[in-house]
Amino acid sequence: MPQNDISSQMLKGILQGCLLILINQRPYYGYAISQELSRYGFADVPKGTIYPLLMSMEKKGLIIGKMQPSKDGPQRKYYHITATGKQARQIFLNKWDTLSLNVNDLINERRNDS
Amino acid sequence: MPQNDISSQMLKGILQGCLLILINQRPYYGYAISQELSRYGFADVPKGTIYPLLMSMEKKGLIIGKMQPSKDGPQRKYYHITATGKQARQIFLNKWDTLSLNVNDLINERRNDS
DNA sequence: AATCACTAGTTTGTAAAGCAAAATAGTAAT
DNA sequence: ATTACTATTTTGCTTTACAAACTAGTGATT
Repeated sequence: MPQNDISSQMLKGILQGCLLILINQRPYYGYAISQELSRYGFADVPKGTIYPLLMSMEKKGLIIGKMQPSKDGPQRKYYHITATGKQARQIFLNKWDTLSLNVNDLINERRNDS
Repeated sequence: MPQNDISSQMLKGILQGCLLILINQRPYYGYAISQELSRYGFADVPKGTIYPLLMSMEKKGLIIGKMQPSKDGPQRKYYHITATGKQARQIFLNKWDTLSLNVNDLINERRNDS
């Protein structure tokens, strides 16, 4: 399967892709991610979604979490990106380009249908 | 919840949105949809995904299927869009605009992170 | 000291979705 | 007859979404 096919995994993977973009920039912990995401229109991604997703990403070896104490509250689990995670991030970027181009094509070729 | 928030429903709903775009143009049957989608990079969306999705869209009242005989093989179930479906299509178009803008922002503001 | 508000993460349980695969069925060519 | 292509439905397994409950730390208010 070519890297740039749009699979349903892709459709589901946009959130994971966005997390990889964020964590690639610098280590993030879950709570901060949900705040950062809301700045990009992902309003209130539930923690019941984001924490299990981070755990599954760690299980896949894309990120690694490290507990660190905080003076402002309980410990924070900072996630760092791995080499595998960097690869996955690049694949996501390519797939996102393809997806958005193709969806826009599909839409634009039917612009005048009401 | 504001219409233009990106929800996880949105992430899952891209395929449904694309089906609404197609069926809004003219009636389609499942098999033809999967062929049309492959022209837009949605390579081989499995029939185990597409047929149940069409059925759930009919259940939601977005489309209506009508069986019609074919000279080239078994009957085809042509799906027609409903008024509710047209509304859902418009909502999808708005949400897609928001999603792609926000994801592109998130990516572009971190362009230089390797 | 007790409560509240905010931060922070894990776990649990249910519902829904994704999808491979099998079952059914029609046409047409070999 | 068999194969090949078209076409839809159904079954069963796995994964995902996520609300809700639970644990736990800090700091301010009562």
